[in-house]
Amino acid sequence: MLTQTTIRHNAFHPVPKSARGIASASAGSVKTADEPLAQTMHLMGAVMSHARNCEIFGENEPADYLYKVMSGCVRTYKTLSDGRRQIGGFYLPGEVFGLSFDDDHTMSAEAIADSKVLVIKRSAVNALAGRDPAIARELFMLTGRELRRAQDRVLLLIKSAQERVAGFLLEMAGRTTADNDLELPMSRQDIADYLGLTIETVSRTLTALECSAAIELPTSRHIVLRNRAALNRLVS
Amino acid sequence: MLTQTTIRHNAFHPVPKSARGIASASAGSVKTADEPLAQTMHLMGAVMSHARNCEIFGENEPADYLYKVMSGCVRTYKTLSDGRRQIGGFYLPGEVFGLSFDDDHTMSAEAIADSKVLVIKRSAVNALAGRDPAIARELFMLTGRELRRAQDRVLLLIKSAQERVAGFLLEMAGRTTADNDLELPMSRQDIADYLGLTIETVSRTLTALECSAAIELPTSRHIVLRNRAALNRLVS
DNA sequence: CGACCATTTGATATGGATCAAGCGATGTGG
DNA sequence: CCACATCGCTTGATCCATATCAAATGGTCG
Repeated sequence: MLTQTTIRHNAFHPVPKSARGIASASAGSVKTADEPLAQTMHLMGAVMSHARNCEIFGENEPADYLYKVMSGCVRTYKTLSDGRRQIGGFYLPGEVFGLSFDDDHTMSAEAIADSKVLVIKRSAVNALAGRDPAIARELFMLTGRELRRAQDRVLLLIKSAQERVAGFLLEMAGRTTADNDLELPMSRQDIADYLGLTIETVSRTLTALECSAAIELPTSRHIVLRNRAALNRLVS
Repeated sequence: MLTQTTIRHNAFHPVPKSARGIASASAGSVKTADEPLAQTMHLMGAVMSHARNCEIFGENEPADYLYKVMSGCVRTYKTLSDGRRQIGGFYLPGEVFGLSFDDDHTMSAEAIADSKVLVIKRSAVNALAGRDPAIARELFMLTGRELRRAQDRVLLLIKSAQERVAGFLLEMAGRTTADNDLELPMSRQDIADYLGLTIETVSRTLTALECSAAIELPTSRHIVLRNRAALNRLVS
């Protein structure tokens, strides 16, 4: 079984039919022009396919590579000693993950859906950054974006369940789509672990939002934002 | 009254007697050697004194300066529309704050105690970073440290009150002192707003930790870590 | 001494966790 | 093609940690 959660470290899978190829990804949100780092990764990087729930790297492993999602979706996470899991972030096509300031990764990374990931040696990036200020600057901006996201999440985590879920929906919508249709790649459990809630609370909150006509739920993973103003009011 | 909370935007106060001078601060944890950015700030920066509870910069103001605490303590924070306040971080002598990736600050900053702060133009720093890779690298590392702290806080915020308070104490101890004596510059309300708890819960949790012999509370701001192992176990 | 502010302590309320069961889609084997 | 197991999600009932409301205590400064 390709999709069982116990599969780990088997990076080179045959590409499942459902995964979109690089070409289509490049035509979409993955751009290379005007971005020296992106360009370099596309020139020098290798594409690896990961089936759903496969580990891409593990906590405490040496952080030797930098990754960029081409298709699918990736989650980073940390498992606490008592078994709770905190999700560090979700990474969508075009986004870079695996940035680290230590020698080792502080989180693990897994494919949420069958995914293609571009991989490049960190040492190669660092060497390039040393010569090309544009690349150094881009790395700096990527780190800044991570920082901003972490700070935004701190703000989310002090709020009520409704505010967290509403904030999550708006964040995802802002990252994936111009219109109001949202196709979530992650499970309710993933969302719960991202927001520091239980799966039941996430589910209940979504139905509550549906009752208050703020969203529609045609299917559990397909969410339509009906009333952004109401959602924004919740996040405030 | 210098210390009332309503005082804002009055940056240049005469230095209160209680504030330590630069000399003593430099002799302490503020080092300049081997740190090009720090050295530059000391050479080119101006020292400003801020009385307790005075604003250093405000949310949405242009982020034209970079700051370094010389003495005292600074908090950054955000006030939400419903009046709740989230503290972004505490900055102790030797630490840099005001880093921003937008043109404007995303948080406000205030002195917690009477403080001296070294100020330097961001444009000057950026110009230097463009020429001196060592300075660019130092900026990068500072951002990385901020990122790490934000991520650590995300981990704290999904935990119980005991775990958050224990984590906070260990973090502060790690930053301020080699031994087990901790002199907190911030109020219970500051801690509460940092940890996403109420002041009552922080107070109760500290007394509970005292009862379980994990800490001692000679005075409300002076905390002795009696049993680090127990605290670490809580944080897990 | 007396006013003020920070902190602690007590009593009660509540939002979200936990425990438990039901539901609907998807896929598998007979 | 249907019966059935599985998995992800929803819904219901109850419990508990923390918030909230209220009051007492203690330390500091005029």
